[in-house]
Amino acid sequence: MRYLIFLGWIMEIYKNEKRQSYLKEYSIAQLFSFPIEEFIEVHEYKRDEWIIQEGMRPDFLFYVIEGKAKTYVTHQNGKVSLINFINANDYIGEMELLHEVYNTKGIQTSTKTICFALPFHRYRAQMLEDAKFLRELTKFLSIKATKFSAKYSQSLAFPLENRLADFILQTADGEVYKEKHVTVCDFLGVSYRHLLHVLAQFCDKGYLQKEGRHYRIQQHNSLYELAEMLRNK
Amino acid sequence: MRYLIFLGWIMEIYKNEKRQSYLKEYSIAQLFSFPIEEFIEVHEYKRDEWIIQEGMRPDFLFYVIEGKAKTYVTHQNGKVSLINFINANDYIGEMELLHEVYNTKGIQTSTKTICFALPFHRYRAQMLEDAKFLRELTKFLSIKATKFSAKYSQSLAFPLENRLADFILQTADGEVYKEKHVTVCDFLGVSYRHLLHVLAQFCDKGYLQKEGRHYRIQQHNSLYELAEMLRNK
DNA sequence: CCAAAAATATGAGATATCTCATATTATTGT
DNA sequence: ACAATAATATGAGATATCTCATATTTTTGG
Repeated sequence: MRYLIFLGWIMEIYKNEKRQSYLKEYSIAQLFSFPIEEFIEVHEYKRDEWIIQEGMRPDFLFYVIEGKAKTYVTHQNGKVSLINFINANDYIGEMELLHEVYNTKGIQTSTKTICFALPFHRYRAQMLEDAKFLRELTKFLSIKATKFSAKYSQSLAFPLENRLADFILQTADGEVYKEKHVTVCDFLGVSYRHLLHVLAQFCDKGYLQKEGRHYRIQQHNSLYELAEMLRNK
Repeated sequence: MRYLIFLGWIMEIYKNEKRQSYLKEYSIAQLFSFPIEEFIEVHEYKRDEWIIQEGMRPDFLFYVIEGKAKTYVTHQNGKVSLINFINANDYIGEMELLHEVYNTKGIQTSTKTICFALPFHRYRAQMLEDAKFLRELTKFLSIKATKFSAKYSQSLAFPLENRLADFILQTADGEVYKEKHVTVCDFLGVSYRHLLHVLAQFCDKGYLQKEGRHYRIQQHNSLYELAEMLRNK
C-alpha cells in the first residue's frame, strides 16, 4: 500500500516563440475541423509532477505531445490503483469534457511531459459539434473501454503468474525487465510482497535471471505461454 | 466455472405493420442528423438467445428497445466472465462499428429483447460523419470505460464482501435479493462456492436472512457501509 | 555530503478464494 | 409426466494473495 504525495505546483507554460515552435512542430490542426491554435497553452511538467490532482476538476482538455504519465485512484481503504499508463498522443481530461459530474482521477507524470492544454471554456462547445474530433475521441474511448474490460476479466480469471508474464513481455527492454516493483504492484493490483514472490518463482523456474535490480529473460517461450493464456478463446 | 451453450438461431424479424409500429413508437430519429428508418430491421430475441455469438462479427449496430442482455467472454482456462449488463437504450456492436479488427464478445439475452438493427453497410459511413450520433456514442463509451476501470480497480482492492454488498443493494427488489447465484459469480468473478460462502457469512452476521432461495435484507446499513468502502476518497 | 525518504528484499503467519466431491432441488424439453 | 439438465447447497483441503515485521540498499532534497 502506498500513499501519494503532492510534490508542489511547478508546471511551466511555454510562451511566445517556444510556444509557437511546439504548435508548429506538433500541430494538432488535423484533429479538428475548426481552428484550434489560438488559445492552446503548452504546458511542461517535470518528472513525478501531478498534471491533475485527484478530485480536482481540470479546466483543460490535454493532448500529450511527449512524455509518459500514470492515472491513479485512491481507495478508502488506503490502497492505490494505477489504472492506466498515458503516452504521447493520448487525451487527458476527456471525461470532464463530456461529463459535468465526474470523479476526477489523479494524473502523475513519470518522465518530463509536454502537453497541449485546450481550455474548455474556449473550445468545449465547438469540440462537441465537430464530427472529426468526436470520431477520433470515440475510437480513443472505445479502445480504453476494451482495455479496461479485458484487464478486469483477466484479473479475476487468472492468477498473477499469467498477468505478470504478459506485463514483463510487454515492458521488457530487449531481453531485460527493469520496471519498478512499487509501480508494478499498484498496476497489477497485488501486494508488493506477492509480486516479489512470483518474480522469485520465475527465477527458480529459470524463466528469469536476476541481474542486480533487473531481470534477464531466459525462457521467453515459457513466459509467452503464460501470457497467451490471457487471450480469449 | 460454466460453459456457454448455443441454443439455436430463432430470432424473429418484424415486418410491415409490426415493424412500422415499433419504428414509430420507439423512434430513434433524434439520435441522428440523417434519416435512419428506411433500412432498420426490428429484431426480437427470446430469453437466453444469443444476439451475437462470441467471435462472430455482427453486421449491425444494435440499439436495444426493450429487454435485458449480458456480455460474456470465455477465457482459455475455461472460465467465463460476465462483463456487462445491457439494458434498453444501450448500443450493441459499437466496437465493431469503430474497429475493423475486434475480438467480438458474446451477447445473450436474459429476457425477451427487442432491438433495432442498423446495417453497417448502409449506415456506417454516415454515422461516422454525424456529430450528433458521435457525441452520444462518445458519452456512452466514456461511461462504459469509467465503469470498467472502477470495477477493475475495486475488484483488486477489495474482497468480495464489499463488492457483493454493493451488488445486493443495487439489484435488490425492495428489501429482497433474488439474483441467480450462477450469474452473479460470473459477474463478480468469483467461484460459486465462495459466493455462497460470503452470503452465508452475511446471514450469520444478521445482514441477510434466507427465505427459500431469496435473501431478505435485515441490516441495510451494514451492507451500505461495506458498499460505501468502494467509493473513492 | 548527509539525513530522510523511498525502494528493495525476505520471513512467517493469516485469510480470501479456489478446486473438487457429492447431494438435493428446480427447471426444461420432449 | 419424466428424464435430462441446470441450479442450489455444503464440506474439506489446497493455494493465491495479504498483512505485518524487519533489514538493507538506493535515491533525494537541502
